[in-house]
Amino acid sequence: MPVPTIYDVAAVAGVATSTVSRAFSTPGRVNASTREHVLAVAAELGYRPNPHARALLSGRHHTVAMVVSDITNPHYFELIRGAELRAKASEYTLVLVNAEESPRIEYDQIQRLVSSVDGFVLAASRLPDENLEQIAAQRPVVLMNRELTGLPSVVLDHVQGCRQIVEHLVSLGHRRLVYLAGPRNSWMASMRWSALRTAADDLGVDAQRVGPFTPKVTQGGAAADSALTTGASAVVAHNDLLAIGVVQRLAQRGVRVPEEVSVVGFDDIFASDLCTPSLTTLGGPHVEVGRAAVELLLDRTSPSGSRRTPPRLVVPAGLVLRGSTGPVAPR
Amino acid sequence: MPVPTIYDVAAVAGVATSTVSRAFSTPGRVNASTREHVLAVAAELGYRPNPHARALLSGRHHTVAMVVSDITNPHYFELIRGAELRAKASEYTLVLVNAEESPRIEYDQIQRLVSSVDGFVLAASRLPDENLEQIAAQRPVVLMNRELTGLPSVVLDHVQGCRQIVEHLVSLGHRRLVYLAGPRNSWMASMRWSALRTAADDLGVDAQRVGPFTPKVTQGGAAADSALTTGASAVVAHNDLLAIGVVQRLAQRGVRVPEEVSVVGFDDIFASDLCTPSLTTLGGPHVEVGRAAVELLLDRTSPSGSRRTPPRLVVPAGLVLRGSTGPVAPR
DNA sequence: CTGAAAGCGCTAACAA
DNA sequence: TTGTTAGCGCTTTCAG
Repeated sequence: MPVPTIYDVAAVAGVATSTVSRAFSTPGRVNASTREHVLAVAAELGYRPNPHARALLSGRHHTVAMVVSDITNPHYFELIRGAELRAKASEYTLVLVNAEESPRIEYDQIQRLVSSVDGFVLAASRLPDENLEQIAAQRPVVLMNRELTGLPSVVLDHVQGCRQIVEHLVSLGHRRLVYLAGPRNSWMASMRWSALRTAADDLGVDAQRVGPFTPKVTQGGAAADSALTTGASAVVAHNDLLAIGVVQRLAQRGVRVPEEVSVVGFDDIFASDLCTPSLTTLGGPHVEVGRAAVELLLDRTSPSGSRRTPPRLVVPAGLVLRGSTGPVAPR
Repeated sequence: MPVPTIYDVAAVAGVATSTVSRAFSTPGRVNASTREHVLAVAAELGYRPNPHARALLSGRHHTVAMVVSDITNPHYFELIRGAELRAKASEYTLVLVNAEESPRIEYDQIQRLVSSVDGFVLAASRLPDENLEQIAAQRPVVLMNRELTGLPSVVLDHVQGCRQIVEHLVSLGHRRLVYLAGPRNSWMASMRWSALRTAADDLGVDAQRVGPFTPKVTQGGAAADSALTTGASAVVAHNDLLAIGVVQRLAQRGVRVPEEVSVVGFDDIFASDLCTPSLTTLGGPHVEVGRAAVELLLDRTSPSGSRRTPPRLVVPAGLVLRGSTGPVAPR
């Protein structure tokens, strides 16, 4: 008897399998003494309910999948950590999928998992809206760092956050800024650009966009050179990785940061206060975002609390001032 | 018909369920034309095999769990990335568990998953040997950054790596080094210390150990102060996080790195070449380690290739020379 | 409160 | 080559 089943427990305890089942799933509906006896026998035999058998019947797997667009970006660690914590707290299993920035991989992996998980948390999904809707029709979905009408989502408040960025730069005397855009299919990239432009318009400063760039350190070189051609005094990079690459390239070219050019990033990743100069960046409670997303998902998957209008959580962002931004150079 | 089953396909296609089953699992054993017909019908209906039903019967879940002792350490993300890639390549699902440095959580989570995954990859497990053996008796296990007789494992070559560290320091004139130890229940911590001490003995220099320390940036302060009391000219920290904290604390105290004290870390995490001074550290092909561990595990879980003696992969480590080490100060 | 029995979706003998 | 049938381990009516 390699792994004991409910039958073994029932036989040893001298009860029916249904009683054993009830002792575990609906403890209220069984006599206290028999329940204790059953549980004792089960413990002795080392019995553990088989989750697959359970899932087969109930259709609920106690499992959620988290799909991230690019696991090499340290930013996602925070999201993953929050998601893992929340899942564990409810005894849910977290499946991790790396889409490697490929919509194709993302879609295929989701379809592969559709019948084995209770729902999906998609971090910075690169899928087109139609695909998201189609997936949401099969299983509950919660978006992180992306919004779509009809789907629950958790995002940082970029309108307010980008406003903070622009106000900070304006207060330092900057009048021209350039946004180094992220991938074309990134919702955040459009979001950040439109929020930045709005804030810039409001405050009467000039904003332009160049790119798109793959948001990695290695792309920072090209991005920096591109930024320099615009003549802007402040560079807002799509994320911290790109910003770090930009700062490195500027140093290499002898352009001083922040004396000649200010640089701002997004995400406040671990490394951003270790690099030189340290990075001014828009941060936020990322672990909390991950946690909230899974919580929303568990809400949706539970039979009860599903049918309200999908909540859209907007979490406050906060600009972290560090060494990469400073007063505009006198000319 | 929310989600079509094998019965629906069979009914529409006008064949028996077993034929549908065979069309998917053993395509060779069914007439080519019927198979195509079945597959066409299945595609039309949007049928997808239910993995739980399959697992219930076969006992194989196409799922592996990766347990990391502390997900906040960026080092593990390399391992996770490698593991995810390898799992995906074989259409395996990767379950991620964060043990939060707690053997208790680690054990409980593993037991919770024991009947839903095909095996475990344990990264830097904090469990005592007996527990590991007991788990391995239930499911295939592969260790990363840890070794145990009888279990397959993948580790960096710390004997050779620590030798490189000591040779590097000796060549710079250092004669006294101190190791800032990691957690007491960390196999790596003992490993690193014994390898360092052996190398130091061989090369005729003095090595001592202080600690243990929780290997986080925030613990670097206490660790640095502890190191200073020893009078050693070179500090070898348990990992890069601790090393970064040490460097920060030394800067704060006005101790120049590397002019007065040299600092070496382990892991070569993302931030270690961004901080100031950049960190000399023992790196290695971490993604490859993650990949290899899952590969070993898949090997073991496959019915065929399981019964050889458990392989112990030892992957070459490489010392990355950066700014935190230099010639010993003249006195 | 407890037991008997019918499936959940699929696969694997065993027949045909 | 294909169909029939008996389960995998568990939950859930339905009786008792």
